[in-house]
Amino acid sequence: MSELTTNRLSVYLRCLNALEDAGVRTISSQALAEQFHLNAAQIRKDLAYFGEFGVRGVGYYVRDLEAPPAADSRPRSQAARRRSWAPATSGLALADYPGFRQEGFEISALFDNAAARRSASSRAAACRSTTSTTSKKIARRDGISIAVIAVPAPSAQHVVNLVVAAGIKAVLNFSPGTLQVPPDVKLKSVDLTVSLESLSFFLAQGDGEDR
Amino acid sequence: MSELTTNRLSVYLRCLNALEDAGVRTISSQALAEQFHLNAAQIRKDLAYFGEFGVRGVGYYVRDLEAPPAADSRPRSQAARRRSWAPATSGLALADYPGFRQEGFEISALFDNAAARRSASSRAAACRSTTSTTSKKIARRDGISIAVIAVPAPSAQHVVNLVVAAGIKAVLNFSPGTLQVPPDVKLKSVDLTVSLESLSFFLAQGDGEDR
DNA sequence: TTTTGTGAACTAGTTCACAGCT
DNA sequence: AGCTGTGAACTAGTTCACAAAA
Repeated sequence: MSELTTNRLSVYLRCLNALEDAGVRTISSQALAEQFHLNAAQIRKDLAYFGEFGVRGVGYYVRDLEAPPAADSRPRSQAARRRSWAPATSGLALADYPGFRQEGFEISALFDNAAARRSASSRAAACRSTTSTTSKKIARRDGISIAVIAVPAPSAQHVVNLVVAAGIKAVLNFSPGTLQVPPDVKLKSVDLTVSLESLSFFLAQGDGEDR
Repeated sequence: MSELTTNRLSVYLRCLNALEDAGVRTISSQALAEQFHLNAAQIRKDLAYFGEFGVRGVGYYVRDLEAPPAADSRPRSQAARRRSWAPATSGLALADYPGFRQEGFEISALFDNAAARRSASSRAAACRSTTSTTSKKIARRDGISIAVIAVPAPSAQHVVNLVVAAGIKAVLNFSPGTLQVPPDVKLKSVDLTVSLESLSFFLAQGDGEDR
């Protein structure tokens, strides 16, 4: 199952949860496709990874997501498991992003080497300095399994080395530039600058076109 | 030229700028490929969009990026143009992300409806309340062309409508959920929750595997 | 009849492999 | 020799189109 597929599934599942809260009982692949500007066949193929849990002529029963028939990879058990992984973040800016907690991720530790930023308050967690001994201890104690890196580029590699040494196997990185990790560690980088540049590029093309 | 390609180019160009500052004169596609864990042919194909500015037997002259031979789409002119688009952001958390300013993007206006957050300080800009009249005026005056949305999901669509009404044609969205924009507006969404879930998913698979 | 599930067709993206410069 | 630029081969991802189920 490709990463593109799992990303889309995350989006569908969140939407389906919202629909259930709104009292909607069934939804068709066509309706979902319009919502997400995707092809209906794409949605059906994606959802089919969970087994055949659509109903022909009707659509998908929204509540099947909560107690689905299939075995191991069913969405709810995924969601339940996910809740048990608390991420740790370095860098203050992202700690209070409301989406994390809403979706069941809780920031359970926070590290930053700049004392000035450390003293600034965060609703999520107290902020500690990054030293290998303390971070390792905290990662163990709190069952942290994902690290979120949000420090300036020059110190990012150092911080990654630290969390890897603490036994973390998954890293979400917001700092620009390349990071090296061992092959058993999953690194996912989100480069905000690249996102902005991609929009700039779109604007540049649009301005240049004759219409 | 696909968006995947432009995104990779952003990354290469930043790296090449860093290399120039470090005094490196030439670099081969092979060396870049190792840096970014990509295929060398991929890098060559990507850079070839700027015309043939590699040198066979040598590699790429790093400074050719600063004053390249080709016409309109040369990297530097792109970069120069990009600097003239100041983004506006809504939601405090991201305004002080250091990467934006470093790469020539300057947050020039900041809106948030929660008075509590508005009174909290930001290095980037004073924070104003979101009302259609003020935002339109400010967007015009400061030549803002990109909006960054970082407000909770329920108010996101409202804020997008506002910036679209103010004439913004490119939106970078960090709020979860779907947003509707008119076809002439480019919307790019970065869903941090999906990124985290994708890592969770990786961990779930890794734990389940027998080795 | 409506809508799923899915093989087949198609499209986009990547890698190979080698001719052609320097 | 070394390394780019690129057509050809390959791989991944998407959409079509239709049989089968409710």
